[in-house]
Amino acid sequence: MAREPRKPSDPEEAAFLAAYDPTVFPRPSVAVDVVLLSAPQNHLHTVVVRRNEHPHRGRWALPGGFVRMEESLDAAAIRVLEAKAGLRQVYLEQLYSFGQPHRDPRTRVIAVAYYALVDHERIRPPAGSAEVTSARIVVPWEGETGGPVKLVSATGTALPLAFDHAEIVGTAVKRLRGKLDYSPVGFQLLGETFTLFELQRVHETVLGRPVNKDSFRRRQLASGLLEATGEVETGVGHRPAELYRFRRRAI
Amino acid sequence: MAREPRKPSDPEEAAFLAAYDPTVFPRPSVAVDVVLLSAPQNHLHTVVVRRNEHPHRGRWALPGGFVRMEESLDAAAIRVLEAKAGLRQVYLEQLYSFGQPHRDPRTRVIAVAYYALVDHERIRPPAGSAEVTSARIVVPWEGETGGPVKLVSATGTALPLAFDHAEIVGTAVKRLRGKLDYSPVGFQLLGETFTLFELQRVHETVLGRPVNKDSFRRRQLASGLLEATGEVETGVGHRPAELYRFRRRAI
DNA sequence: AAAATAGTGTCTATGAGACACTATAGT
DNA sequence: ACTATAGTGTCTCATAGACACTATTTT
Repeated sequence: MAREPRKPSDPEEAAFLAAYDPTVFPRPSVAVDVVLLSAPQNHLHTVVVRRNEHPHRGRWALPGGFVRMEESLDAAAIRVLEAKAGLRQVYLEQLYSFGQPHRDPRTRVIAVAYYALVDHERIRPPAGSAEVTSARIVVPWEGETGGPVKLVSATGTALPLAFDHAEIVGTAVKRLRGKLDYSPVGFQLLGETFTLFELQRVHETVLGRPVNKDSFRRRQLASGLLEATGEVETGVGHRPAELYRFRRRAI
Repeated sequence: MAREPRKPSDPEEAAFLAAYDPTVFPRPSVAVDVVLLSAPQNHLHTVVVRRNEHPHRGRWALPGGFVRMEESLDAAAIRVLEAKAGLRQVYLEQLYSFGQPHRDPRTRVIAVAYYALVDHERIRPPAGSAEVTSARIVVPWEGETGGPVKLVSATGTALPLAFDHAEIVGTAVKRLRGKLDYSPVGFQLLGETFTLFELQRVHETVLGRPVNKDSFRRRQLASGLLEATGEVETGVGHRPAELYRFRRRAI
């Protein structure tokens, strides 16, 4: 998707570009915010950062940052992920852009939201600096209704979200629920190998409802996307399940 | 989705906001571009405007405009639709944001793209001013592969697109193809009443492939979203089909 | 042995596709 | 009468859900 700047071969156009003054109209700020989703223990989680500055001091915000002038939107999201969660090489997709005029009280900020999926074990908040945590998402709607969600800490206390970030996380959950039906993204929330039941639990966690075990197994095995490792899980008090990995290609 | 600016009740926060200087960091421009799709005569069309200014003078661009400081993204898209195509009350949805650093050679412009669906008959380009036309879209890929498309005029000549707009139109077609399978949006491309076969032709036009007549009829009639008008079409050289309208609710 | 989940095989209900047949307009 | 499409009825095939049954581990 890299796009080179077009070289003006026409001298008239070159003169036009040289005379163009980009400062005559007021411009909004543009930020990226990343909804970093993981699915530990049958709950959807997202990473949030406690705000130590105004506005919304004390509330929790999505990892984010302003887009730099020589940086693509995707690159900005990747930079934020690395800085706030120590992550590279994760599933990342643009979600939606949020641009209500006063969503940020400081100035006009348009947020291009992304969502990322990752095995919960891989999240490594950076030492020191900001207070970063992974919080459980409570989805107060079913299916793909949409709307804001709530965040709850490990101890069960509510974590109030800053700005319109509850709406952004809700949009991410809605998108992921829709995507799960026709796209193989569930395994992005798991480690390298996993059992079919673990994959099923991830789907149930995302969708917020039970899924039929028999047809789930059949569909997954018939998809051709799973590869048996020959290994089985260990240490479980029942017949061990076979471990699978996802075939790397065409994702 | 309207969001009131948060009133800072904390005096310390109020002081912070008053001291905040929004001009210290360079900011990109933010524009909205609208892919206005219609489906006359078994072809997807989109509205484009001939550029009379540099850059890309002589090429064709999507209707667009810069987002104003006190205007939401949706409001900007609605304003553009009214100004360039004389349209109000059309199906409109945010598509994707495009932000490669040099996609516009003048300065950094981030485009929040929208797509709109409308009955082709309703498009009314404004008199005078810009050269506005509705051009046929040639999709050089199948299914939801994605990628840039080409535009062709009524006389069959290619209309070269400015900036990354071929990619944006391609993204709109891809999105619409995906949406058509699980969401009742096809009727947005038709007039108030229509026959089942007209609706089927719209689906085939969007999807770029034939659809099964029998199961299409069954699905549409079983969906409960269609309402028979009791009227039939006239002036056709065969048994006239019944006219339906879409039930207004839950869209 | 008991408990618990893995995994197989089979029956049924549902929806898509295919096809035959009838209905009704214009020419 | 002929042509073209509308609309109905029925058969088949693929897939989801349900359920019975066997397999294999820890306790």
